[in-house]
Amino acid sequence: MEDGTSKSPGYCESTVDDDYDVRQWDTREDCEVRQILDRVADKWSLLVIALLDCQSLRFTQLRREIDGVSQRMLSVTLRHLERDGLVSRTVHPVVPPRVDYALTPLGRTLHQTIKSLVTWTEEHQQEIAQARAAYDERREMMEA
Amino acid sequence: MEDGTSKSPGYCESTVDDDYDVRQWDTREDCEVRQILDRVADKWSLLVIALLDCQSLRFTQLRREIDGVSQRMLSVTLRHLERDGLVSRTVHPVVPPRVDYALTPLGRTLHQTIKSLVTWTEEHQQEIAQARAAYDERREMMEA
DNA sequence: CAGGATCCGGAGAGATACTG
DNA sequence: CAGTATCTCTCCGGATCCTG
Repeated sequence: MEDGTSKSPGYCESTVDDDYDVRQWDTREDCEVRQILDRVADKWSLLVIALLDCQSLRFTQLRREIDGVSQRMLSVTLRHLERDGLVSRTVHPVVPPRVDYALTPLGRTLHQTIKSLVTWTEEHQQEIAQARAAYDERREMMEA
Repeated sequence: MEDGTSKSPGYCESTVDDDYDVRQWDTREDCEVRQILDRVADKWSLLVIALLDCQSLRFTQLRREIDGVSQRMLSVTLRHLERDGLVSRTVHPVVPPRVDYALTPLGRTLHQTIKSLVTWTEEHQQEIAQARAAYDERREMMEA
């Protein structure tokens, strides 16, 4: 792959020159990090990972818990997560069929981060709601 | 939070009953948290926030740094972030016009989390690439 | 330089029907 | 139950043109 060579630690200056390289990591569209970020930051992926804490869930359970997800999108999302090695899929050879989804060890390391994102959202939803209201009000003032 | 190793805190059972409430937070589609999560976990928002560390950047700088973003999407994304009180927009009344974007205090608290998401991605891209390769190979075996 | 307004094509998402 | 397959259609996002 590519070498993520040493990124200079002193990246933290404010309002740099136009030519200065403000990038702190590889931001190229086709780079590995961006690809993974897009997958990981996906709307449904996020919810699935957040929900599959240490519990394992069945397809229908997931579907029921994640309000608004279509069966197709859940299916697609789970396959992506499985491919990325974040979620394991266990088929029980019984009838009726039973499939359990759970986080892999790798997925569990990501879960921490995802969870803190959810936590952040919960903790700051008031502030954001206020900011939105303020913004909208300001805009309405402009109109008139 | 919880650590991945000792799994026993209250809500943490595997393969719960069908009727058991596995939700750990409000997952309704129209709830505040979901709304914010969708916004915050947005592809471009993530990159903007990650890039606007402690530095402030101009529109064109952002556009140049974030490979692949169209001017429209950057504009839309910035307006959303501004509305949510995560990014501040400073217009300098000079000619040619100059507008600086920076994280607000609120945005800076989110930046920590976003950054750890990026860091996670950087640290685990090898594993994910391997998982993908393994998955694809397995699938090819099935085909034949 | 910063970004609003418009048009438009294609991927993503929903609905439905079918299978192991 | 746990999906796949197909078809349709919406709307996201890119390209382009234009203004303050």
